[in-house]
Amino acid sequence: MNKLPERIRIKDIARLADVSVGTVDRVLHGRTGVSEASRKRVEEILKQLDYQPNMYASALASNKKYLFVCLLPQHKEGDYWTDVELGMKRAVETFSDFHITLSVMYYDQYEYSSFINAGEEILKQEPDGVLLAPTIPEMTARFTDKLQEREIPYIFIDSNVSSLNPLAFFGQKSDQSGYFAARMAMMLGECPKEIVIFRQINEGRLGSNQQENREKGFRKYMQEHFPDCKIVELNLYAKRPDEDEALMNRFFQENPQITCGITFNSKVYIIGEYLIGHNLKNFKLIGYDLLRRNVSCLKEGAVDFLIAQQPTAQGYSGVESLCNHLIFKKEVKQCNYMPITLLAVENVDFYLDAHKK
Amino acid sequence: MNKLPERIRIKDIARLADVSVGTVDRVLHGRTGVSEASRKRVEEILKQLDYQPNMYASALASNKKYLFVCLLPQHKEGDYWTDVELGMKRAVETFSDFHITLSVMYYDQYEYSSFINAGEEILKQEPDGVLLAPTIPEMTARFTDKLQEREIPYIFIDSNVSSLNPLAFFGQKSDQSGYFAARMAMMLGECPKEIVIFRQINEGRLGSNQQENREKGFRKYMQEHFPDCKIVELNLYAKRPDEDEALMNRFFQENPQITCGITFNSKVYIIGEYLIGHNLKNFKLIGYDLLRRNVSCLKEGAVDFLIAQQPTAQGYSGVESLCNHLIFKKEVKQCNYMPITLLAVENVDFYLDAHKK
DNA sequence: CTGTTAGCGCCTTCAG
DNA sequence: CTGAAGGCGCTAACAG
Repeated sequence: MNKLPERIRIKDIARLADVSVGTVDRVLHGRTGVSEASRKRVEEILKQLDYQPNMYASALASNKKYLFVCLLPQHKEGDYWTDVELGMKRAVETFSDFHITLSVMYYDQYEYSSFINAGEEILKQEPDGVLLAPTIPEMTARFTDKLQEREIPYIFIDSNVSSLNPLAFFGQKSDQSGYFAARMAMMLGECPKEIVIFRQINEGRLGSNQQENREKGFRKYMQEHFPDCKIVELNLYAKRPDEDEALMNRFFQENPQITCGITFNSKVYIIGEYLIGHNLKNFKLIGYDLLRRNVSCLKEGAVDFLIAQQPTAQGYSGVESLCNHLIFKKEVKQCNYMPITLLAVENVDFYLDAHKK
Repeated sequence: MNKLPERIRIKDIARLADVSVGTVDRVLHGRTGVSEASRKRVEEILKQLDYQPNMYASALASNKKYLFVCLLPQHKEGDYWTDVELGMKRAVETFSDFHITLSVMYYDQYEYSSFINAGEEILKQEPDGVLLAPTIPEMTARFTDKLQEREIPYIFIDSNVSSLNPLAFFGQKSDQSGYFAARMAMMLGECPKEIVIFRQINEGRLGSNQQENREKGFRKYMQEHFPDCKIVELNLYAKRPDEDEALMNRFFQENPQITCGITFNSKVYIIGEYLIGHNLKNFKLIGYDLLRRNVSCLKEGAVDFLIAQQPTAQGYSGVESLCNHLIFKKEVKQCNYMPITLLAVENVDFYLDAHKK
């Protein structure tokens, strides 16, 4: 009459295998110093009883420390990356009893060398896990190769380079996101004859492959459903605001017939605020991400829809994945697409970017 | 040189207050048997150092058991409530190391007495916390009064009766949800002259106040923005399918000019499948909730939009709140509106009902 | 190769 | 009113 408790403990399986808890612990952690016979017997019982360790007790006893470091583009407060960072910090708080620490580093998106330097710096810290946004795919490989050598797991946030084999990726499927945006834009604009894409160019380059992929998806939808709709482009240069102003002045004067536009970066407020400033109503506008200024535009009616991608949830999940992998020994899904969420003034107040609040 | 560790422990504050850990533990839990002097000294240091207990160690040591019970409407597999229940079970798994158990009970939404009986049954179990969907507001008060007497916290899921003062509520703001749905419907239908509301009547009553409130919000939007659009109603009776068929036959024959419809309950598939069966294209349709059959209709183009309310997240959060309140002693927010999410065939695959997968 | 033991931070008796 | 001691499930060091 060996009554087993609801939750099986090491002690229980030790008794059943007729060994000591020490031995069970050794096989659980794949350590050496166990005879083949004992190991087999223990493993047998382990899976027969579907033993689930109490990770809290484990963490308590082991007292192991974990250092995670994340590498993000430099950004200003209120920017998109702020929320990603917030999510990571939330996760660190949540798992603080497991002794994890997060060190955050930044690089200049338009300066390759700063990415390289940051990478070196990180390796010196000998982290247990790394999170990064692979906004510069060419440079990322050189860094992740070294991480792989050292067997340090790494997580991609926001955009993916699946060939680099991260432990996990969290971000939107950007082409599909643009595809969806196209449908909404055409519905919003009541099937306009022309539509404009506002682009943002920095240092002569599109800021991210995200922007590029969304546009691709957008064009795919248009091709499939509205091949006759003319797609116009207007390039803006966020670092020279007066120049942007002039470009928009010219554009809106020369194209009064265009009444619908979209932007695939997170700065739709640049256009929204321009519309407000110039009292241009009746222009339908769609953008991405819930930056404060974007939301203001939405509430004032200058922006009609915002598409959200839950940056905070991305950051949180990234850290959580590292914990699952390193601490809880749970399997983590490699490709995690975030929801593509449409926000209008009527539902934006209930938007839930998990863990942001 | 008293170096304090990063994470303050009971031992540390005991030393600083010049008492034993036992005494600190006593003041932490507000137990009797501590002199006023000691209590004050300990409390002082406690908040000065912002002591945060290690809840995992605490749970490990205390070995306390918690029983939660939830009361939901009877439902079939695949129904809306299935997902709510799933979320609760996920949460129980997540917190299983804290020794929580969940007992699920059901009542017949159309039989008051079954709600009463279930309530009695629950009280007998002496649970530590209760979760329920107050779909029958009149009956709910009688039950929650008794819970309040016994100081058993309770959570409302799906719909709210804030006057009954639950520990927390998780669900959509239903009128706003209908308001948003109206905007989307009008956009989708390209400002139709007429629109139809498909209602579902059971035993002579609308299944839920949810359905009613959404319709109210819908009508509010229409009043404000399209007062000239005619709103037609068609009542269906889910329990008699052939009758429904006849009603729809008649409706679509008599109203060929109506090309846009909406339903505020979770069974839009009834109309969607009818449209498919009768090969009626070009009818624009919006509904609620991601039941499998609804999603099929969405993918086949018979339904254009579904509005989701994250039932699994609701259930999960409900159980989580009880844990936060009872075990972690964290404050829980009372009113938690769920996001109002628009799903179309282009983005439904990425819909994230937290903890469902 | 294996068992024993002393903690991890906290809670709960039990003496005093 | 207070302190000391044993134990929650697990880890890791130490004997043997």
